[in-house]
Amino acid sequence: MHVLQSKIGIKINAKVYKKDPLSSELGGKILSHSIAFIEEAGFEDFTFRKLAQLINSTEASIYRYFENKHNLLAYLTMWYWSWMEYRVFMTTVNIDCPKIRLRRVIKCLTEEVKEDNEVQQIDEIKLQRVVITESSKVYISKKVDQDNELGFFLVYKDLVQRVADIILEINPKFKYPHMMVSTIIEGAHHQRFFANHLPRLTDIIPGEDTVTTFYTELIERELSIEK
Amino acid sequence: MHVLQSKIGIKINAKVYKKDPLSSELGGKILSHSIAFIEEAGFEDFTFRKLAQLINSTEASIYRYFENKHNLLAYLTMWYWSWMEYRVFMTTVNIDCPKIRLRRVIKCLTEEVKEDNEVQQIDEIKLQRVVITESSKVYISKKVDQDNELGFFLVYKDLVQRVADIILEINPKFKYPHMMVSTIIEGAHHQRFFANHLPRLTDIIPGEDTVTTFYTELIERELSIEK
DNA sequence: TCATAATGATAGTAATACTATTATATTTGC
DNA sequence: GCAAATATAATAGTATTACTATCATTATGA
Repeated sequence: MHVLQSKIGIKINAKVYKKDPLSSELGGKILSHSIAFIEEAGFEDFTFRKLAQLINSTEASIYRYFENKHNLLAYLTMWYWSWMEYRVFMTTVNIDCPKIRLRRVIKCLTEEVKEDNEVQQIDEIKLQRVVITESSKVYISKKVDQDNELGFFLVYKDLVQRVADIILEINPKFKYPHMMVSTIIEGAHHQRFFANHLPRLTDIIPGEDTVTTFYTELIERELSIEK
Repeated sequence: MHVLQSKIGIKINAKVYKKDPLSSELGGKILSHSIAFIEEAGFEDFTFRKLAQLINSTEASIYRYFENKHNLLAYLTMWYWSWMEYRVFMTTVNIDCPKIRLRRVIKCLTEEVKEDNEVQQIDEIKLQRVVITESSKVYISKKVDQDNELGFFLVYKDLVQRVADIILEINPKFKYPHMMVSTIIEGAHHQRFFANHLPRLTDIIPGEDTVTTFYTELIERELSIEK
């Protein structure tokens, strides 16, 4: 019997999978090896056939878990954001001052992941790299509206809302809280990607966490928060 | 003989095509119909075979102009940024005050395109929609480094540099001019995409140009520019 | 232990992303 | 105005992808 559920409350919309990958050994292998494969070779070169060979299984077996590779990537992305929401929750619990809460949340959302301990099947460090480079392929697709109706982006939208609420607590008149948050989240991913491949588009100094610093300063200035 | 070159100086790196599509009628059809097709059906569903049927030509003929559909999209993106650089140049020429120049440039880079008159083959309004939804697929790919070496992103990087220079003129001590610019350019695209598909991630008010307003205020506050 | 579910093995299909070859127009240079 | 060069069309073919289907085998568990 396999009990591979997450210790904490990571919630994945059941419509993204055909069979819960965390409910079996094969499912677990699908997750861990797909993360490793996509991180290494990119989503384009990732196929269910190659993954099957890698884990000594078959294409047909993988198709029993996920309808297609798009949905598998959607699953991984959902898992990541759900995990992020938990981390955001943990880092702000019992903190009364919204300014401190905001600062902690921005840090959480923009910095590089360094832990890896939630679930055995999922290497969060690699997963973040996958999310940074590949997750936009989940929503920038002709399937967006369809996937959105199925609830694939609920966790993400809830997370943005949660941060927007902190912003509104600090400045209830601020008109663009959601734009601000999605700009920061997506921007942080882009900047990390640029740092690796198109450095002229960024100002990242190796050794420093320029991304977190930049976005923290940006939002604090926008909301007129003094240091 | 076909003279379809742009009236103004749009410069496309020759490595992106096998034969210049602006040098022949077929090339022109490839451009105009691929823009229309991608805008309508998305880059995923776009194939050279379908395009060939649409323009009563053949797959093989299209392959004489572009190595693959990736490079065709790279071409379109390059064209767009080259055109943008020209517009940015035009909107700032003879303006001495860098604050006014910056404001005009941000408007230019974030607002919706409403003209369409540069080159007959290219509908700039549709092209912008293509760039908004599809252009990230050019650089968020395993080919980035290779394409970067070939110079596919030079125009874009130069444009970012040009705006970064204005920022540095206003505030020479500002540490993150490139991050700021790329965050705004990419952010504006994302926000327009979200407005259409995932409105909970944005605060766009129909009828107003919230995107331009938001990013203009953001950068002016960041650089402490008073209204 | 019998039934049920999960996985493996194998095969097959339509579409994609090309490449190659040959035939037929069309331009252009003289 | 004609030959040579060039561009395009027509057709065919290949390897890979993204699936679907069927049936055999192996666990699991009530």
